Amino acid sequence: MDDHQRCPRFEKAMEILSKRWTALIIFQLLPGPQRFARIENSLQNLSGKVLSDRLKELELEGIVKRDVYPETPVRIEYRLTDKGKALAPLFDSISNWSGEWIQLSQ
Amino acid sequence: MDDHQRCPRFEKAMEILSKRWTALIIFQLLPGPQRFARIENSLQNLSGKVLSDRLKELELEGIVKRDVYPETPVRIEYRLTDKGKALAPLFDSISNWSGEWIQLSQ
DNA sequence: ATATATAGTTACTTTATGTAACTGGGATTA
DNA sequence: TAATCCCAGTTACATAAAGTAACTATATAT
Repeated sequence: MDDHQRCPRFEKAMEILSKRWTALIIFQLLPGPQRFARIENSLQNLSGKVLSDRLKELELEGIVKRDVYPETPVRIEYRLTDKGKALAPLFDSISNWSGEWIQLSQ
Repeated sequence: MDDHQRCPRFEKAMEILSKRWTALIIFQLLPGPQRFARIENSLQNLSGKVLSDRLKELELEGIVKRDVYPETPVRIEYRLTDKGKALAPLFDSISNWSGEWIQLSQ
């Protein structure tokens, strides 16, 4: 009945991952690098402003890398680092759980 | 390079789990049933208002059960249902990831 | 009647997010 | 030489969500 002992690493992970949109952005990038507008259009209701904020946070955390290709017009791609890719099992867990427990109404 | 095909069950799961505080509340209940004030005090910055909202949502989703013991004063306990307990592997994933990838700055 | 305990709720403030229009650099077109 | 287009964001403003502290309701004990 005691609390979990709270591991500071775990707390930090939860702090990162439980921010709105963050997990979905990571999930969106799992298949490969994508550009700003692509991510924005893929995630319904995600505003450019918040996407911009989240990508910066994820870059700071070392989860996402921003690649600049000086073509014309410039092309910028966001991709997961190894740290980011290592989150794949998390999404597997969610996928397994939802497959077993989520009922679709209708 | 294509998007993941978006499974509606997965989307629903993300919708539930990515709301602020929701995952932490579930995690907090993993070891066993707890009362309102206990949960509130365990999670820094979680207000009673939001806790109340979240517990109602989680009850509606069938993830949490509210048990009333008509003692005096009344005792009310919140506990995970089987659906809720089935989320344990998700927290294992996060724990594994954070153990491997999160650096504590000092 | 007053005080204590639990489990919330309410009114109000602050923060986070959504919207739509705008910026800036560099081609391309008229 | 503008005027236009593309991309990758940013800005000002409006709305929604979350935090704070005081309050409600019920029941018992003093």
